[in-house]
Amino acid sequence: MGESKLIRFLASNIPIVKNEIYQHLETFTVKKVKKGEILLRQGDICSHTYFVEKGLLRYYSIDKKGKENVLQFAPENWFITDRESVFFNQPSNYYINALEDSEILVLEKDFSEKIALKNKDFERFNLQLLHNHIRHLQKRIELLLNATAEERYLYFINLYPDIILRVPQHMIASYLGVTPESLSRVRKELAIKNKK
Amino acid sequence: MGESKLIRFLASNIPIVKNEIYQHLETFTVKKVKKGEILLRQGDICSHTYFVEKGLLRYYSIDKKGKENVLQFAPENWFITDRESVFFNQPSNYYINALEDSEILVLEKDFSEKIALKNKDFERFNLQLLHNHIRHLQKRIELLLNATAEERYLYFINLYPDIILRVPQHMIASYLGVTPESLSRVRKELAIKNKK
DNA sequence: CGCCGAGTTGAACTGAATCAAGAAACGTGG
DNA sequence: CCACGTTTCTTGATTCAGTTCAACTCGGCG
Repeated sequence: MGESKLIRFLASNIPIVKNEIYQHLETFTVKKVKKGEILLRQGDICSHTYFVEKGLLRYYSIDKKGKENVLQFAPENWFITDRESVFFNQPSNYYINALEDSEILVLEKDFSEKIALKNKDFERFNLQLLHNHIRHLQKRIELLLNATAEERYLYFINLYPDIILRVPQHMIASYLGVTPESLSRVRKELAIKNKK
Repeated sequence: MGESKLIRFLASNIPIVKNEIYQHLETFTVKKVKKGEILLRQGDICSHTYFVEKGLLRYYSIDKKGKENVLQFAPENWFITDRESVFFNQPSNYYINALEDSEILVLEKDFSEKIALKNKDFERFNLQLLHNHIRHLQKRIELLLNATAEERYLYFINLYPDIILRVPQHMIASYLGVTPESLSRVRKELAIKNKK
């Protein structure tokens, strides 16, 4: 599969990327998906992890009221999957779709276990991803517990300045847990403040 | 250390609890802590994982406004730690304290790695804990994004019926992301509904 | 050109927060 | 075992951040 971003990403996170890893990665193919395409649906058992080479994916749920809740955006160099569904082999409650035309690596559900078997560094790297994920979710819970819409938005643009530019505003609102109208007003307020 | 709950807990989650595991666990001692005692403070590097044999611990943060935010309760048979701090060796943003007089096993930060080295089943079990943790945090984010105070409370009592009885109400409120006054009113409303 | 999704703005509304005060439960020391 | 102080919970009145509903603008795309 040539020089993928995944290889470079791993190389920058694992001391020495050995042949064992290359061997596995070379079996993966790049999949091209169109904007809007859905890769995972509620009810499906998620059997892949996606690594975004190019483009932007989104992980979200739809609640009983029909409202979409964005749980994660995944731009270049991000892994995205429904970990619960993959690990526990259960139907997913979530959706994954493409927000832009994208190129993604489709990794088999057991790819990390297979590589981990042969390579301790990769195993460590995998644990690191899991811990990062937890850290990230926990921080978000804290923000939802005690920060205002404005504070949450400021935190978001600080953390993901690039995503703001690529994603429709109503999806950012959904991620932040506010209505699109509210986010629009928050932005207006901030613009006024900055002028002063 | 005799028949601890940890052994029983592991035995019910791992196909065969082998000698390797016993050998490690036997080096751990039970620590008795009094209600109110603080096991981890913001700024400390968390170097242990606690397993609750008896009693109840709580994992929380204190934000700039001085407000406590409860991230987790840990009754009997729960592990509790600041995973970020342990894994990344960073100062913690959180606190852990005892809500009741408790007996806890104090596990060294690298205990799971050490056991995992010798026992594949334990390694799998550890991954399972991490995935459960992620699942749990994600569900909570969803509730914070789209459920009312009442819905969140109902979900909580369904999931942790026992904890409701052991924890001051204002801490439940903190976990749910509402004020104690609001939770009191939610409960009142529910009581009225149930009478009808 | 015309339409449609995305964003903005306004006005009315509402769930929850805040502020304040009192009642109930708890535990600690005498 | 009682008394007193502290913490917990409740209730009321008021305020406020954010929602809802509706109308309008703008930019892009078929």
